[in-house]
Amino acid sequence: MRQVYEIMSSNTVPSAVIRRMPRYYRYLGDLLSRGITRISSADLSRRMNVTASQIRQDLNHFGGFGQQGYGYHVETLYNEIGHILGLDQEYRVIIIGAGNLGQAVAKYTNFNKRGYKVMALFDSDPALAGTIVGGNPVYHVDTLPEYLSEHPTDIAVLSIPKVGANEVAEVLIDNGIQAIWNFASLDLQIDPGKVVVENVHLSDSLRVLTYRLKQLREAEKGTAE
Amino acid sequence: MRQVYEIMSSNTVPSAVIRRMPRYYRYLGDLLSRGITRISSADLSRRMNVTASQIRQDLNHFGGFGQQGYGYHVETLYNEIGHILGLDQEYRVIIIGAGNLGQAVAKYTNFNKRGYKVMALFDSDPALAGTIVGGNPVYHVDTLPEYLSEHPTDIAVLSIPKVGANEVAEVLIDNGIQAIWNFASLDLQIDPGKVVVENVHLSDSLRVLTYRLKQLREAEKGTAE
DNA sequence: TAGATTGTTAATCGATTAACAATC
DNA sequence: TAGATTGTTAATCGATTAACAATC
Repeated sequence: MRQVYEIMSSNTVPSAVIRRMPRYYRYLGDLLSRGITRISSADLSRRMNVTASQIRQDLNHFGGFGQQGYGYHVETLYNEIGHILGLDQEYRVIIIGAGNLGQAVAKYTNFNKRGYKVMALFDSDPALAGTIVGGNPVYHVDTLPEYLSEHPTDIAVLSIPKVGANEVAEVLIDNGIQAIWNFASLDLQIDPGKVVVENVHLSDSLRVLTYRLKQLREAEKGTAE
Repeated sequence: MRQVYEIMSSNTVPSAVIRRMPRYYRYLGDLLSRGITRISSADLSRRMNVTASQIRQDLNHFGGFGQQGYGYHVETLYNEIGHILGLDQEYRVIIIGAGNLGQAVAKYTNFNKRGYKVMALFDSDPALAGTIVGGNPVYHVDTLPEYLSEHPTDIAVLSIPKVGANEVAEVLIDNGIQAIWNFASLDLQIDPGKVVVENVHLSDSLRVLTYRLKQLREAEKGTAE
């Protein structure tokens, strides 16, 4: 068993590998809740529909967590991946845009995900300022700099229309926000060295689904002839 | 200018290419709304932060839409990509799970995206059945088979907790649904030949953001020392 | 110990980028 | 026409898979 901790802090892990880590985390959490204590890469590969080789390669970007002849201890691996992803800390979250999506994310993030704590919402609509959503206050978006100067915040959720999204992002970054979970359907123009952005482009996702549906129907028409 | 329509109906376009098409569509729509009529792959590559080579390669999976010495006509290319993605048709949508996320998606999909028409929502909570959300009726989830037998539907949005998601998916597929937009944080166990699934794993996305934030902070600590 | 399974190297595969002849 | 830019082939790069010695 190899434990190379320098590798963990290096920045060289391919993005494709990182994107797969939460999926491993989900499957391991599921195994754990079902009382399964050990798993081999071969067994996990069957459940996840990936190759055992990929699982072992992926994990070894971060260290050797398994044991020859045994496999992986589910709980240990689950906790290790949690630690790698930074899920053993708590993150303070604010939500910009208290519309339907913002409110849904507020409630979802607050209740469903341990480790994330929604602190406040912000909106440009003066009618929303002063209201309470899911136990959290809604403030006017103009008060963002003031709020951030007083309340250290880890993650900002951007659930506003694309018009004005870049301006809001700039305010967030100028006031110390380092992570943006972006639901606005545009690519934010930001300096990648100072802040990390994760995009959730719902319309892109829906359009990929639409393309695939079209392909499926055309394939069916082909075989039916 | 080459127009190979057989290629369009073949199934061999790499998934990575397909995932990039909605992004091209967004940028072209933006150019179009700003009155820009022509664009070269070099110019577009600068705006999108990709290589011009990739743009030309990607587009040529579907046909030759450009013209040597000129570039691409923005409106033509926009419409071609829209057609490739199937956005020139209308899709009837139902939403399973009328919680916060389901309601947000209902309103978002209905109002923001031409081409998609939300018809109804379904929920397992009897208290929600009979209510109206964003102009659409909410029915009890048990009435799904009956509804689908009477109302042909293209896309089902799955915005329910992961417990029970597979069972609902099975009902959907048994009653003719061919496309599922899955917001439940599990991988549906379905036959890939009969139905297409697009996953929106919000918790995975948030965890990738968290990992990157952690990396950013560690890198900062490193340079500060 | 013998069997099982890892960690890791080597081979393969696929995707991206570079280059340039074709051509508008 | 000359210049610009595509479509496409070839070269490079990176990611995935296979194989197997190491080892629990």
